[in-house]
Amino acid sequence: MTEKTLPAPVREPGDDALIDLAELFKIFGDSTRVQILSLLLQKELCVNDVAQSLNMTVSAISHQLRILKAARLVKHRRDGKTVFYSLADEHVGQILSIGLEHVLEK
Amino acid sequence: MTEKTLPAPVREPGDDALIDLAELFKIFGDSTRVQILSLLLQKELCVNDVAQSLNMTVSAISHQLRILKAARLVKHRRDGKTVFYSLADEHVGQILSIGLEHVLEK
DNA sequence: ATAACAGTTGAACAGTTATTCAAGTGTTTG
DNA sequence: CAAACACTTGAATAACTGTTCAACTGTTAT
Repeated sequence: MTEKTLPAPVREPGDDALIDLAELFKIFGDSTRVQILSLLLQKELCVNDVAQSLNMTVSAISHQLRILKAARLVKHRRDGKTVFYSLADEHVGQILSIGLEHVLEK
Repeated sequence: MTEKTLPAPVREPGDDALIDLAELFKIFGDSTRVQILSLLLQKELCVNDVAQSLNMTVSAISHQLRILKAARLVKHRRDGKTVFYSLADEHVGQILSIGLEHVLEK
């Protein structure tokens, strides 16, 4: 009896999924955004805190947070005048650490 | 003797590591390159095969393969006239699949 | 109401980047 | 050696992107 093996054992992602994937990585492909995500990995922060931590203008950070928000990587909540941002997804940390593993190896 | 405990329980990546990390993700942040890597995930391929699979010119693919090679994500071997490319690292597949997990969810 | 604070937004600029095109290298075949 | 094949490379162009600056929205305090 010929044991029929799986025709496609590795699931091939469709073209559209790969394009979405590239869009996702594009978000991570900027040092400002990666630094922001790395900060938010520790705790939620307001825009001003992030800006000071990275020595950048509030405006620049706000622009980047908008991109991260649109990509559903961060969420925000308002408390009075200040807006706090935090990671939207536990995948963010996973993606960062698997990437770091590659960067730091050898 | 005062046993010095770790000052930061969560290992914070240095700024330089985060910049390298962003550089890595920048490589993945292009649909052509992601598609190439996804193809090479199945088996090694020559430049012409990749170009035909993606309906792109050999030159365009060669340019991208050079970038992937510089990032140590692919390696190449020559057999006669043809050059075969394959993934350089098992991390590549891990990065792609953890990203896909996020893209395909919900 | 007015001022002050915390962020957001849009336009503009500089810098980066992916593809194309043309010319080049290296290898094999006649 | 010449031609053909497989690919690489450099320059050029078009499109995209991150930061800045100025103006704006929203919230709180006086």
